[in-house]
Amino acid sequence: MAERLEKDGFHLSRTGRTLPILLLRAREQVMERFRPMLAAHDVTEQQWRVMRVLMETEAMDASELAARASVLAPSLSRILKTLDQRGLITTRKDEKDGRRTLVALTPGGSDFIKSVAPKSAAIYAEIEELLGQDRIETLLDELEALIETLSKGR
Amino acid sequence: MAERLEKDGFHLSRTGRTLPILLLRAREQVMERFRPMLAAHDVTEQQWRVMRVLMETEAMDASELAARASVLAPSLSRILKTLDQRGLITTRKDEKDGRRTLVALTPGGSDFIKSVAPKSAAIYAEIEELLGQDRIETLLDELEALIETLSKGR
DNA sequence: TCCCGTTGATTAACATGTTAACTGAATCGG
DNA sequence: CCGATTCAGTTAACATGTTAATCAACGGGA
Repeated sequence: MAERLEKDGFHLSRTGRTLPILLLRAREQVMERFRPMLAAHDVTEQQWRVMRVLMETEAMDASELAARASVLAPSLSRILKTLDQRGLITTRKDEKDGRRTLVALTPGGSDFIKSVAPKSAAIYAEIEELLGQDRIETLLDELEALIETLSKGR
Repeated sequence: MAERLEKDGFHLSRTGRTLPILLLRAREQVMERFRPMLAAHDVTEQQWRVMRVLMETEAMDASELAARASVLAPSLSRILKTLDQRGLITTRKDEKDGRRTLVALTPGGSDFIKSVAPKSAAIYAEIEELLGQDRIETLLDELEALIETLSKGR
C-alpha cells in the first residue's frame, strides 16, 4: 500500500512518490544526458525523434509518424515545417488519399542522422552501463506492460 | 542486450523500445486518466502539482517549490502569477533573504485542493487496481533507483 | 449524383519547456 | 567598507504540449 498523507481530513499519495512525478523525473534524468549532444547539432529532442522514426521506415504519412514519434499532430505540423526549411525532410501529398501528407527524409536528412547516431548510441551505452542492461530491459518491459494495461483498461 | 537496428552502416536502438520514448508514453497513459478531472476544475497539471506540494508543507521558497513540483523556475514564475490572480496562493518576500520569494496557499487554495483531492485519489486508485499495487511499488522503486543512479553517475 | 458525417492535417490560442539574458540581493575577499 | 562574485527570481525568445476550431478530401447512403 502506498504511503499516504493524512491531513485536514483528506489524503493523497505523497507527491514525490507517484507515477506522474517519478515518470517525469526519470525521463528528465535520462534526457539530460542527451541534451548537450542534441543542442550541439541544433535539433530539439522532438525533431530528432521524428527524424529517427523516418530513418527506421522510409516514408510514411503524418499520422503514423506522429504516433510513432509520440508527438501530437499540431506539434508535428510545426516540426515538419522547420525540418523542411532546413532541407532535412520533404513532404508530398498521397495520390491515393489527398488528405494524407507523406513525409520522407532527404539524403541530407539521412546523412545528418547517420552522422549523429553514433554519439546518441554512445550516450545510451553510458546509461546502460550505469544502470545495467538487465535492469533497463526489465524496466522497459514494465513500462510497456503499464502502457498496454492503461490503454486498454476500461 | 537491446535489440538493434542495423541499417546503412549505423545502428540505433529501436525508437519504440528506448527509455526516453517509453517513459514518455507511460507518463502520457497515466496522465490521460487525470486530464478530464483537471480540465473540469480548470487547472493545468503543473498548477495542480504546485498546489499539491504547497498543501504538503505549508510555505516554502520558490526554488524548493520548483524542485519538489518538478517545474522549471521560469514556468513556476508564470504559474505563480496565474494562481495568485485566481486567489489560490499568495507570495511574499523572505525577510531574512530579500532574494527569496515565499509561497503559500490561501484558504481558498487549500479548500480548492481539499475539494478536488478525492477525485484525484479515486483516479489513482483506479490505476492501482488496473496495474496492481505491488507492480506499481516495484516500478516506483526502480524509477527512484534510476533517478538516483543517473543523477550521481559521472 | 448529391448531401453529410468522417477523417487527416493545419491553424489558433494559451500554457509550459528550455536556454539565455537580466535584475536585485546577499556574500565573500581584500 | 567595497567591488566582484554568487545566488534567487524574473523576463525574453523560441519550441512544444494541449485543446478547439477550421478546412479540404473521402466515403457512405438517399
